[in-house]
Amino acid sequence: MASPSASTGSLDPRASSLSSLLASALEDDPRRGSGVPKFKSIAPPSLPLSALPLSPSAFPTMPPGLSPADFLDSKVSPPLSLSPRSKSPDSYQQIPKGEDANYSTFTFQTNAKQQSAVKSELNPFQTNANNRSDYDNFQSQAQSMREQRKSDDGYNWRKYGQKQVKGSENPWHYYKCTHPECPTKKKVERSLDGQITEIVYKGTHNHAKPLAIRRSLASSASSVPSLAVPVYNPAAPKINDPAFSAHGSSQVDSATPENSSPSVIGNEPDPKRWKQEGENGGILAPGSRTGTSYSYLDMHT
DNA sequence: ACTGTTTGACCGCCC
DNA sequence: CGGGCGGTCAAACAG
Ligand SMILES: [Zn+2]
Repeated sequence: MASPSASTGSLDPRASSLSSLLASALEDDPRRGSGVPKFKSIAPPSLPLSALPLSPSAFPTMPPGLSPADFLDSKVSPPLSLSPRSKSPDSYQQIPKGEDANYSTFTFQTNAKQQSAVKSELNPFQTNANNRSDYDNFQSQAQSMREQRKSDDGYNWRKYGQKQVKGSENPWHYYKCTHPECPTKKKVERSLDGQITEIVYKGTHNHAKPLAIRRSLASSASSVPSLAVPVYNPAAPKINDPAFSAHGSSQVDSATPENSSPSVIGNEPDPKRWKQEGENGGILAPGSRTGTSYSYLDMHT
C-alpha cells in the first residue's frame, strides 16, 4: 500500500489517469461542477450576506446598503468578475415541487450554536524574516474556516461537492474526512436556515478524533503531535462513537436483504453503505439536539 | 504557501 | 441504446 497517489480519495481511475494524461495535452478541459441551481449573486466579493430574518438579537449594527468597511477591504473587485469558473450549468434540474413528495421538512429547532472556541493556535511558523516580492503571491487560498457552520462532530471534513438530489428541497453537501487514509464521508442536507435536517455518514474513521486544541502551553518537549492511534481492526464492524447507544438497529429499509445490489453481504463494513446518523462526537453542547433521526440507510453507488 | 470552500463538468450505474 | 440520477474530481478562488 505504498501508493502515493492512491491515498486520499484519489481512487478514481477515470480522473486519476485521465486527468494525468489529458492534463498535459488537454489542459483546457475544465470539468468540475455540481448541479447547484443556486443563484449567482454578482455582488461585491466582500459582502457579508448574513441577512437572516432570524435571531433579532446579535445584530449590533446593520447598515442598510453597505458599510464603508467594504470599500476598505475590498481588493478592487474585478471589472468583469468573469473568472474561468463562470460557465453554464450542466443541466438545470427543476425541482419537482408538489409532485408527490410531501416532505414536511419543517423541523423547527434552534440551530446548534457551537461555542467551542477552537481557534487560537500558535503556529511555530512565523520565521519570516525574508520577504519575497509582492508578486510572489500566486494563488492564496483559504476559506478561513472560522465558523463555517460545519457540524463539529470532532472530525475535520472537507467539502468536495454539493448537489441537489431529487426529492429534496435543499442541496446535499458532501464532505470527506481529511485524513491520510480515512475513507469516511459525510453527506449533509441543510435547510435554508442552515439547520441540518439530515446527515448521512459513510464509512468509519480509523483514526482517533483530533484533539480540540487545548491551551496546554506546558513546557518541555515540543513534539506534541504524538497521536496514539488506537489499533483498529479492518474487519471490525464497529461504529465509531462508543458513547452512543440507543440506536440499536432501526433499519428503515433494507430489512429483507433478498436482492439489491450484487454481492450484498448481510452485514459488513461495506465502504459503499451510507449510514444515517445524527450528531455525535461528544463535544457538542448537550441539549442542542438537532433532532436528526438515526437509522441505517442502504445506498449504493 | 496553507487549508478548505466554491462550482461546473464528467462519470458510472440504474431504469 | 439512451437519459436521468447521484456521486465525485479537480481547477480556481478566498482570507
Ligand atoms: Zn476520519
